[in-house]
Amino acid sequence: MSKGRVTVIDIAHAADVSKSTVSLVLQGSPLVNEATRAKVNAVIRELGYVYNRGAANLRQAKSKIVGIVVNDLTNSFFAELAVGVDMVVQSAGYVQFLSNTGESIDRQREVVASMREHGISGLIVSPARGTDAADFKPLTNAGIPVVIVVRNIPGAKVSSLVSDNFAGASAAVEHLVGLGHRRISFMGGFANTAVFAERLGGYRDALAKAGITFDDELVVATAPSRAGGVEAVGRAMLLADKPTAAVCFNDAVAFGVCDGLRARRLEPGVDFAVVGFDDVIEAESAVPALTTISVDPQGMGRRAAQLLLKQINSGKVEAEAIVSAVRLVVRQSSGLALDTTARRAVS
Amino acid sequence: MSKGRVTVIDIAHAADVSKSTVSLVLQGSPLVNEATRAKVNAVIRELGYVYNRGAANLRQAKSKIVGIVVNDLTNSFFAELAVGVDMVVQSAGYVQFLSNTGESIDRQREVVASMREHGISGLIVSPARGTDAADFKPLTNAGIPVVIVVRNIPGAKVSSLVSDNFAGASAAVEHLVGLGHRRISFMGGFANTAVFAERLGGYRDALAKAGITFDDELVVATAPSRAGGVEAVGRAMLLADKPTAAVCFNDAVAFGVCDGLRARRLEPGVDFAVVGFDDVIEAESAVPALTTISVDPQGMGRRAAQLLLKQINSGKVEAEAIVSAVRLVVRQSSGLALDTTARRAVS
DNA sequence: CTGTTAGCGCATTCAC
DNA sequence: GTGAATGCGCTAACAG
Repeated sequence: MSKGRVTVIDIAHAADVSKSTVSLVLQGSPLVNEATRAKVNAVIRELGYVYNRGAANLRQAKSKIVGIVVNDLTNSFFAELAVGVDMVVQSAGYVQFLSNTGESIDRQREVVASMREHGISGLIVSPARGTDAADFKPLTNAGIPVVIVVRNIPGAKVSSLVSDNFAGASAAVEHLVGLGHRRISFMGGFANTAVFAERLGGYRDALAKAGITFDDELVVATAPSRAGGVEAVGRAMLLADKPTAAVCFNDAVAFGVCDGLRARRLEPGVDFAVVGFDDVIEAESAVPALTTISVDPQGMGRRAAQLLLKQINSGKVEAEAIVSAVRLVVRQSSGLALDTTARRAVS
Repeated sequence: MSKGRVTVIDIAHAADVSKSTVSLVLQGSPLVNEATRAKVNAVIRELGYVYNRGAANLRQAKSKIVGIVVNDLTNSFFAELAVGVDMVVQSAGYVQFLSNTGESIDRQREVVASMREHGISGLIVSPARGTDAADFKPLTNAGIPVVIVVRNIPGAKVSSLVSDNFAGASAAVEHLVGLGHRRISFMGGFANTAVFAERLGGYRDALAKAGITFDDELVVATAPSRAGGVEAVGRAMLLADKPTAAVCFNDAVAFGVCDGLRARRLEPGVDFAVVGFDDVIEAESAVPALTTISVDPQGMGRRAAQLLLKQINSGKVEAEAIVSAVRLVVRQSSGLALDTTARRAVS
C-alpha cells in the first residue's frame, strides 16, 4: 500500500504540473490558475499526500514549533499553564514540545538542548530550582527568544512573567474590606525582600484607598513558612486592638495562621478571615485552604505564549528582563480540602 | 556574532576533515580515529555547533519525536499521564509534542494532522468524545503506531490501554474485606456489558478468595449514573440482610450511593463504606469523594510510551486492539473534597 | 580509517 | 501562469 511517502513530485506528476506549481498551491499562492489549483488539490487528497514540514523547515531555516519546559507538570498549576500556552500556540499554527524536568537541573539542560537541536523557534520555561542565569544565553545568542515564567532568574537576560505582587495584595485587601473587615493584618515574610515590599505596598495602597489608616503594628514580619504563620498570629493576637483578618505573605504562612487560630479555638474563615498568596512549594498535601490570591495559570500561559510569538515574529529577542503583570483571581474555597490531588505548590 | 548557523561543513573545514567524518563522530561511530574524533569534538564545542535533527530526520525519513494528545490536560489525571509518557520518552531520546483538545473533535483532528506533518513516529492519544474509529486509519496505514489510552474506541485497529477491570474490582473487595466488611454489595452498571462482566468477575473472585459466599441479591445492576447509584442503594436497603459496604460500578454510581445514604441519614465512609471505579466524566466538580479505585495515571503513561516505542522500534504497528492491564491504586480520601481543583473525570 | 558523491522533500529564484 | 534549476544540513553508500 505505502511504497514510501508520497511527495510533491508525485502529485506534480499525477496532476501533470511541475513541483513548483504544487508548492504554490500548497501555500495558497494567488498566482496560480484556479483550474490547476483545483486539480492539484484533488490529486493531493486522492493520493493522501501529507506535507513534510521538516523539509520545509530545513529549507526556510525556521520552524513553527516552540518548546515549553516546566518543573512539575504534576502540579495542576503548570498543567493549566501548559494548556494556556497550547491554546495560543495552536491557534497560531505552532506545535509545542512539552517536557517536564521534575526540578532536575540536568534534565532541564538535556531537554532544552534537545529542543534546540530540533529547531524550536522559541522557549517558554518555568525553570528548575538552581537554574543559572547563563543557561539560556546560547539560545538568546542564537536569536531564539526565551520567556521565563512563574519563577524569576535574577540576571537572566530574557523576558519573564511573574505574578503582580502589588495588585495581588491590593486585591486581597479589597476582598477583605468587601467582607466588612477594617482591622486587617499583613502577616509573614521577610521584610527585607523585594517581594515583601511589593506586596506590602499593595496592601498599604488598598488600605489607603479604602480610607483605612495604616497601622504598622498590624504588619508582622516572620519567616515565610507555616511556623512563621503560627508565630505571626500569636504576635497579632497580643495586640490590644486585634485584627479580624489577615493577608498572608504566602500560602504557607496562611496555613500556619490557620493552625494558630485553631489552637486558639477560632475557626479560620468564620471567626477570622485569611487570605494568602498562593505561591509556595508545599510537599505536604492535606492542608486547609481558605481564600487565596493566585495568578490564573492559564492566563499566564496565554500571555507567555503571546509574548513569545511576538518576539518570534518580530525577529528580535528582548534581551532585557521585563516583568509583566498577570491577572489575579481570588479563589474562594469554602472548606477543608483534604484530597491529596488538590492544587499544590506554585512559585 | 551569528553569521548564520554553523554546520557540519563548517566544522569539517575548521577541523580539516570531511563532512562525513564529522557525521561519524557525531553519531559516535567506532570507525574513526581517536585523534581526529577528539579534534572534531573540540572544534564542535569551540564553534558552538548544534546538531540539526531536522535535516537528519529528513535524510533518514524518520524522527525521534512522538505525539501525545489528551482531551483535558487540566485534569490532573492526564497531566500525570503526560508526565509518565515524558519520562520514558525522554530517556529513550525522544521528545514529545503535547496537545490538548479540550474534548474538541475538530481540534483533535487538526493537531493530529499537524503532528503528522511534523513527522511524528508514533502517537499516544486519549481520544475526545466522539472520535471515530477510522480517524487513526491514515496514521496506521502510513506505518505510524498509535496507542489509545484511557478511553476505548470500539473498532479502532490500534493498541489501547485501559484499566484492568477485574483486578480493580478485586482490589476494591479486598480493601473492604480488610476493613472488616462481609456483606459487600456490587452496585450499578448495566449487566449486559463487557466492562460490567469484568468488574463483577473481579468482585466475585475476590469474594471467593476471602471465603465469602457470593449472594446475587447483593448485585444490583442499575444505570451507571448518579441516579443509578441512588436507586441501587435504595434497592439494597430493602434486603433483609443489608450490606455494610459497596463497590460501585463507577464514581458516578458511588456519588449517587452517597446521596442515597445521606437521604437515609447515614454517613458514607462511616456507617457504610463505598468504593467506586474512578472512570466517569463528571462536569460537576464539587462532589463527595470517598475511596476510589483508579489506575495510576503516571504508570499508565509509562506503559503506553513503552508500548509505543516497542512498535516504533520493531517497525510493526499492532493493528489489533490489545487491552493491557495497568497497576491500580486505592486512594483513600477521608472527607469531603470541595475544592474545585480536585481531581476530576477520568474515563 | 577518511573523502566523494548523491540525494531526503521542499521553497525559491529565475527563465519561459 | 508555469517549469527548470539550486540548495537547506545531513546521512548513506561507495571509493580511496
